[in-house]
Amino acid sequence: MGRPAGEARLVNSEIHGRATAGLKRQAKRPAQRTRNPELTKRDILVAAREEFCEHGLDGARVDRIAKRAAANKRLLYHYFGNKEALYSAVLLDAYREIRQGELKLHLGDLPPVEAMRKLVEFTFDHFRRHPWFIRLLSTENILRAEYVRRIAEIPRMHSPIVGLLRSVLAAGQERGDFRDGVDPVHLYISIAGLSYFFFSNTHTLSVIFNVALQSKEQMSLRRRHAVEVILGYLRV
Amino acid sequence: MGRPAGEARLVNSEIHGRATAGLKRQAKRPAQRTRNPELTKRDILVAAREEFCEHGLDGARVDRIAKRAAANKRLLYHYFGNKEALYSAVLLDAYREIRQGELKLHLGDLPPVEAMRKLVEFTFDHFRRHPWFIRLLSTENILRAEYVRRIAEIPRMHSPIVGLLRSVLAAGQERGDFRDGVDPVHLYISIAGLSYFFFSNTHTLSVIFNVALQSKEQMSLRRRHAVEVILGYLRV
DNA sequence: CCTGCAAATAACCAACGAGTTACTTTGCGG
DNA sequence: CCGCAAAGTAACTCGTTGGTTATTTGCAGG
Repeated sequence: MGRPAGEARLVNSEIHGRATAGLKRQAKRPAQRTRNPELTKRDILVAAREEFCEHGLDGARVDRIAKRAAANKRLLYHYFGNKEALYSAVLLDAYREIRQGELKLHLGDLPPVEAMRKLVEFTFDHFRRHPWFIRLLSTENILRAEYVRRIAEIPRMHSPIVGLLRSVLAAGQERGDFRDGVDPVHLYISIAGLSYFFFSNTHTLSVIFNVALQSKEQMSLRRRHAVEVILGYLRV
Repeated sequence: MGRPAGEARLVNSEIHGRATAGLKRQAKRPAQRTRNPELTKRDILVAAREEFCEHGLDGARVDRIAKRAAANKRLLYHYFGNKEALYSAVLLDAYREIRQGELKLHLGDLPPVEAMRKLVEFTFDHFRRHPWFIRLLSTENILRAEYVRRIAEIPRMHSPIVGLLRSVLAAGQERGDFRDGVDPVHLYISIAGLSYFFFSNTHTLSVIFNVALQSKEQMSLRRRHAVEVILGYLRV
């Protein structure tokens, strides 16, 4: 595929390995950064997230992750075991971070219509702010959720949003603002899908429609549209 | 990653290469299938589609494609040049096939509300019938549409659906059935997104919500819901 | 019937990339 | 201040994997 890799080794031995000419396994140590296991581990995880989001599981290169993290490849194996385990760690960490953000929402005090509007806008903004999460989800779905399914914690981390949604929906129906017979899970899938598809497929959609969907105008147009679709659907 | 490959060679030389023991480059020809360049090319393209949809660009294996197509790897390079060019050919062919299906829709005679319902249902059914297309789009979007952008034909293949949508929308507004000020491109993105997200992310969503979204019941529930959302939004 | 080109094939190869080996160096508890 | 476990490093290995080389074979047209 012509992607460069394995340069680091050559360059390094060029710089540091001069005396090693005929010798084998003689580690001449250059200045190494002061020890900090927690930070190193974090650096590797962050670098791995970037790499997996950009290239998917198979496209990601372990050497590149190590380089991005400015850490040695061996440490990566030391802390995470192997590439797949590292990918799993990235997934778990990603879900944790995303759920964290969702918890900050409290819609209890708002009137139902406003709460619903805020929820749709929050979902849109959330995806816009975390484009890497969309890429990670796409990757994982191409893999048929093979890894999320194996991570015991993730199924237990139900999104708090569905619960929120259910109560907002009930309040709105009570007051006669919202229609009856709405399945909260499918409503959530719709709210998410309306924004997700826009972001996940921006690139192909922009080419097909010949519109720059990444532009500020299209972004705010989309945001407004998503709110209108959901509120238009829900109103009696 | 522990995925098997390169077996074909071993097996073949086991079966056919008996006499080749010490010899080099002695092509003993086994019964080769009667010549049929067009069919062979087609077989390779179909096999490549399957492989790319299942594993993405980087995950796909050229040897596996050749094996699936029951063709020699060299032919694959003969007809398509290299892996990336083959991927591009798959993309182009996929768009052609998908557009073909869309052309069969003629909604002109139906009243606008019914036409719109049919359009939403068609989109849903279309995605359900062509799950490989969703996977291919996901892959291509992770690659930031790098390849579709380079294929000159694809930007020219605007979906006929947006045109259809525009006229149905106009007719509905004329009759007072639909609201005004609807952007047809964003409406299309919504119609597509409502179904696409459901299919593209079935696997992770099923795990998170602990529901079997692939089941018949959930499928028809989703289909009905998508129609209701769009018609609910459009009605005045 | 022969001849030359395209279709088809098996064996080969170099690069790549995940994972290892074999060390050196810190820094902390005793 | 010592020893030792953990942090860190460079260099190596070997199966995989795109891509090639060297051939043979079928068949259309002279």
